Parts: sequence; structure tokens; C-alpha cells
Amino acid sequence: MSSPALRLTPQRRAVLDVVAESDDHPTAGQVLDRVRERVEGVGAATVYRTLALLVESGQVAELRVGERQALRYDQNIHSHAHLVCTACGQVQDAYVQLDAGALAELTEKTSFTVAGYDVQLHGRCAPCAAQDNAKESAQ
Amino acid sequence: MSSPALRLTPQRRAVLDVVAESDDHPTAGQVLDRVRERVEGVGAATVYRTLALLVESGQVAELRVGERQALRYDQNIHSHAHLVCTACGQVQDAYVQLDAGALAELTEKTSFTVAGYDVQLHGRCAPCAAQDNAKESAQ
DNA sequence: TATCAGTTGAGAATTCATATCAAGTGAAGG
DNA sequence: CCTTCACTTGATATGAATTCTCAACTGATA
Repeated sequence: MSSPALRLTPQRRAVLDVVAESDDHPTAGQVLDRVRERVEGVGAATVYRTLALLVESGQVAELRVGERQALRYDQNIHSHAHLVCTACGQVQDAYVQLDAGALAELTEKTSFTVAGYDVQLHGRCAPCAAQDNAKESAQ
Repeated sequence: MSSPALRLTPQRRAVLDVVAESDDHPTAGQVLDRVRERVEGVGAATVYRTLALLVESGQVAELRVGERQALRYDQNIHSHAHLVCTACGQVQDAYVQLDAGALAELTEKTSFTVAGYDVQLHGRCAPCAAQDNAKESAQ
């Protein structure tokens, strides 16, 4: 019952690389596209399976964000915040620390073991906000 | 072009009531089940439509959380945090404020207009944490 | 070289959510 | 009281994302 011999196949290597090199929080579909640019004929199932493995082993973070459903993947596994533009759907990283004291207090009060957190700030990115203003004054 | 006369039908009333009385962040499917306990034969489309209306009018918050996909709905529309158990998927409320100063600084640095935020803390709820420990010592 | 657990890709199957559309409903005016 | 018409509804079709199934493939090991 030692380690179950996980193989680092070309497909897995490609998924790993694509995620590591992406800082735009790609969806599984986008990862699939990018993987296929490197290795021909990779199946969707393989990419989904590999992403699940990476998430399970803590090498990649899974993000649920934006107006629509698709999950997104983040190579930054440290707790951090995401700025989500509700107009264009773009997601960018941000750093907002939660107060450690408040977290400790929370843990004590709720007996919930906090492993990490994700702060999602939603609003408008600069370009979309500008566009909004333009539209508003045009009316 | 005055108010488009939104009718408060029995179906809508039921959805409204169900959400207002639920503090477990039900998914749309769960809302549908609960609504059907009150009003027979309600269609799924009606519940989805009504939930969308409620979200749009700001009476209900939409949550994207948990291991699986389905959206969840929250009758608590004030900015608050959610403790998400990564083992059982349970979601409970928590109160963790973001530092206003940090937010202001962020807005300035990124020119991102923040409309609101959602803090998701993930980890294990007390029962699941206990189960983990039990399993671990059993090995 | 035979074996076998681990992997893969195609396609089917699921799940969640939204779109379509004909039929139902009720308020307002005649 | 009856007609009209905008608003609703529910069945069903549709669509997107994800997972499942399974036969074929691969490579380390005996």
C-alpha cells in the first residue's frame, strides 16, 4: 500500500504546464484548448481528470466565479482575493488579508477548521466602468 | 413605461416563502422540492425564473460554492462570509468583515469598482473534522 | 517477454440551467 | 358580464459543463 505510482504522462505534463503558465484563471474548456495546442488529440475526459487530480493534491485551486457556471482553475494556491468584473467576466488577483484575530475567534466560536479562504470582490474593471459611464451620458 | 405589473402569484409567493424560511443555502433544486410540498405541479422553469427575479431585484443572494456545481440561494443579502465544508458540502454563515482601509487602497491601486464581496472560508465542519480524525487513527 | 495496474480517448450519460411556446389567468375597460 | 391583453405558467426542447463507461494502450516489473 505504498504510493500508487502516479505516472507523469505527456498529457498530464501538458495540463500541469498550461495551468502553471496561465494567470488568467482559465476554465476547464480553455485549459483543454491550450493543452491541445501542445499535444494533439487529448481527450476532454483526460483534462478534466487531471485537473481534478491536481485540485485534490492541492497543486491547483478551483474557482467558482462569474456569471456563468464553468469552474476555473488557478495556479496560485495561496489564499487570496479575486476581482470579478460582472460585466466582462474577467478575473484578476488581488491581495486582501483577512484579520487573523477574527479568523481565530471564528474558529473558536464555530469549531470549523478553516483550511483556506477565497475572497471574491465583484464590481467593474476599469474598462467596463468607463464604458458604463459613456453609455450613461449618451442616454 | 411605468411599473410592468409584477404579479405575486401563488407560485412566486411559495418560492419567496421557501427561500425566506431556509437558512441552509438551498440549491435551486432544493427550493423546487420545497416549493412543490406547498403548491402541487410547479414547474422547474417557474422556480428558476422566480429565483432569477429575486436575485435581480436584490431580495436574494446567489452563491457559487461547494464541491459540485449547482447555485445556491441565500435569504441573507447582507455581505457576510460562508463557511464551506469541503467534506460534506454544508454551508454556514459567518461574519468576517474586510478591512475598509484595505478595500479603499485596493480600489485605488487597481481602479476596480467594488460593488460587493463574498468571503468563502473552506475547511471542515466540526462533525467532518471529527470523522477525519477517527479515520486517521483507525489506519 | 508476459503481466497488470495505471491511463487514455471516444462517446454516452448526467446534471444544471435556460429558451421556447401554447395555454392559462386576472385586472381593466367597455 | 364580457373582451382584451399583458403577464405567467408548465411541458418540453435545448444547451453547456462535467462525469461516467469501457475497450484499447502503455510501460514498469517480474
